[in-house]
Amino acid sequence: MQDRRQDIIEAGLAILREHGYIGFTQPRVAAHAGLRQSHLTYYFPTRLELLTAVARAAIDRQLAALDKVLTGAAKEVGNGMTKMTVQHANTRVMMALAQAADQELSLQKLFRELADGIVSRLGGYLKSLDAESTEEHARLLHALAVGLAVVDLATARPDGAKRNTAVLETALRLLTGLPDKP
Amino acid sequence: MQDRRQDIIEAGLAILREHGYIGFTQPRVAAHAGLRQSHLTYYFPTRLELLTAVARAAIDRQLAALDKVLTGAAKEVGNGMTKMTVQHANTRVMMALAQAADQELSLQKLFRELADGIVSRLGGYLKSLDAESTEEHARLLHALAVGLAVVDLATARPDGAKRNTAVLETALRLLTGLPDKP
DNA sequence: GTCTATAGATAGATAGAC
DNA sequence: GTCTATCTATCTATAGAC
Repeated sequence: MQDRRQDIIEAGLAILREHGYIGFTQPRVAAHAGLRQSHLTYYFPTRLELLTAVARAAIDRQLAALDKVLTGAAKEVGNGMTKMTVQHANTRVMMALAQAADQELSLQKLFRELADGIVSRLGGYLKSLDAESTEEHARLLHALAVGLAVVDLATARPDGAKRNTAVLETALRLLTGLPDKP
Repeated sequence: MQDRRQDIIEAGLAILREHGYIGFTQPRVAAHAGLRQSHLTYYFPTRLELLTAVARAAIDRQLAALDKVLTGAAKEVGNGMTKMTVQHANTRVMMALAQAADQELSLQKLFRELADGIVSRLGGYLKSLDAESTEEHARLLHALAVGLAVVDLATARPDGAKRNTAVLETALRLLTGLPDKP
């Protein structure tokens, strides 16, 4: 059984990844899912309902991706975080959620879930490295990753990954009390 | 003499501040400037030309605002930076620039100017506090401020300013080698 | 229940009036 | 040079066909 609703949500995610929030239109999503816009509205009567469903899927995946990075080899965590900050497709989706949250109260609630989930996970990670870890440290790391991602998206520098790695390593060193340094 | 071009740019900034990038349409900007869309296109034939002019103005003002914050009383710098991260109108403009840069190469170039200008200023500020200050430190502070602003916009927490202040103070303490702490 | 034709609103750009 | 009527494309939503 082909779940059309799921297909549409996948299509919505694909559009956000490629074109960002401004490209998120019903005709485009419908075309990507292989149906007409007037058919899409049968499954999602309004644009907001579609956007909400897509946002929920995006949040689930973002948290799952972060879990995967943080449970990997300790040495690879910084590397994994860098990768998340330079995947422009992912950044486009996250920026779309942020903008949508700025406009729609219902999506703002979803975005808070996302932010809280990320901070909670980062806090747990920091605690596993360093006993003295406050919530400010986790929020710092979260905001830093967000900022790095946004700036990298907008500047698109060829050495973006290298730059972000350098900053993230500096931050992790400062946050954990200056451990490993070549 | 009323400079219509300047009026239009001001209107464009106002629209970005209130509605963000998605609200940036020629009819809306024209209405805000008190003229018709078809008249606006006389001064700015295409949407991109209008957006470019508005972006340049936004960048100039952002850098000027940062200069004002960084040249103020040393004790007030953290406070001033917090304010910049919780002014949603300002964040909407910056996010609009980031998205536009992601789509248009010409705007990407402008965004790099902005980012470089900010990092340069923050580097100078850090150097005035702490001799040992690398470019990574300045980029860290920049990305952190960007991330804090985006997250605050999307979550709109009542205690957003307090939260951002706590994180920024933590970061400044770590970056400058743990000085003033109550 | 599934799907489509169509309406109504708004976007961006151009030819041309004054 | 300044300004506007108008065209075309695209968006969201609804009524209704199968």
